[in-house]
Amino acid sequence: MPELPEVETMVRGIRSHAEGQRIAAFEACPCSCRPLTIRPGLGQIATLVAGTTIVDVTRRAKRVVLKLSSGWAFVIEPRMTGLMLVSDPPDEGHLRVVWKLGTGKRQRSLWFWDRRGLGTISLLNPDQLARLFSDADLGREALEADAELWSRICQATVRPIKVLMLDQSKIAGIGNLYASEILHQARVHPETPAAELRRPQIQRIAQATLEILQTAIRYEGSTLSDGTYRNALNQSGGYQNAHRVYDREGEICPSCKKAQVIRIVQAQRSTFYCPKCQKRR
DNA sequence: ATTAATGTTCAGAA
DNA sequence: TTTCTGAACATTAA
Repeated sequence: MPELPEVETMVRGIRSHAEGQRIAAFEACPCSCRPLTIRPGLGQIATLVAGTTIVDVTRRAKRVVLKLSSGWAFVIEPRMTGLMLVSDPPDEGHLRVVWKLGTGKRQRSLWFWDRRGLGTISLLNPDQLARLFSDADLGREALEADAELWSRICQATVRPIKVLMLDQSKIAGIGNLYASEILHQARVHPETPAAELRRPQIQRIAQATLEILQTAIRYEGSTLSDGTYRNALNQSGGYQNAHRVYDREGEICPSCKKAQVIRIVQAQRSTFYCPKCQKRR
């Protein structure tokens, strides 16, 4: 689940807890899970970061970034089920790694918990870190994309707009859930070839992206029915109650109050939309 | 009891 | 070059 709003919520939830803290240790948790992808190896990272300080907690797309006093940085990708926690986890069995922070009497910990274990943790050198924040691999942050940029990107491809929105190299931060919600608010059919979109539709997509993501951040993200996503204090998000189409197949569209929400599959992912509010063209 | 589905990313193939 | 497919893993629902 963690898309931009959920990762932003993680960052805000751990910031005051981690910023300015010295890293006393970086260790694997004693869980029986298969090992997580950690680059370079966990032991090597532990040596490299011991004694450095976390100077900045920030976000790039769907990744959490812990900048260190050495100029290096941890980059945490929660992927499907990863969480950054500052207190009790949903369960002990899926705790993966711990940062032991502080000195002397003032000790505290920061954890990465991941049920499915698809998440990754990397330690980047300053060059790699600069690349992460450039446009080399990831596109512009979704919250900084204006209609001009959307227009340029849409013109360049015949892929359906919903599929394009998930391409992190074009616009970064939108995931499967928010793509459906954004297109519903923008009244754009998810299967419309991107290059066929006209100016008013593109402007509505740009505007809806900002509104939906900002509102979702205010609600601290979406906790779906499986309950996996939690904030840094292991509390549920609140935006799931505001979803208008996502995971609401068969329900009456809350906008037109007439048509039923439809589920289709695009690029092997579920898309939800209202056939009355979101016409092709 | 199998099969499908679930958010994300990436390698490799078309 | 761009676009598509399947795999990584754990868990739940049908």
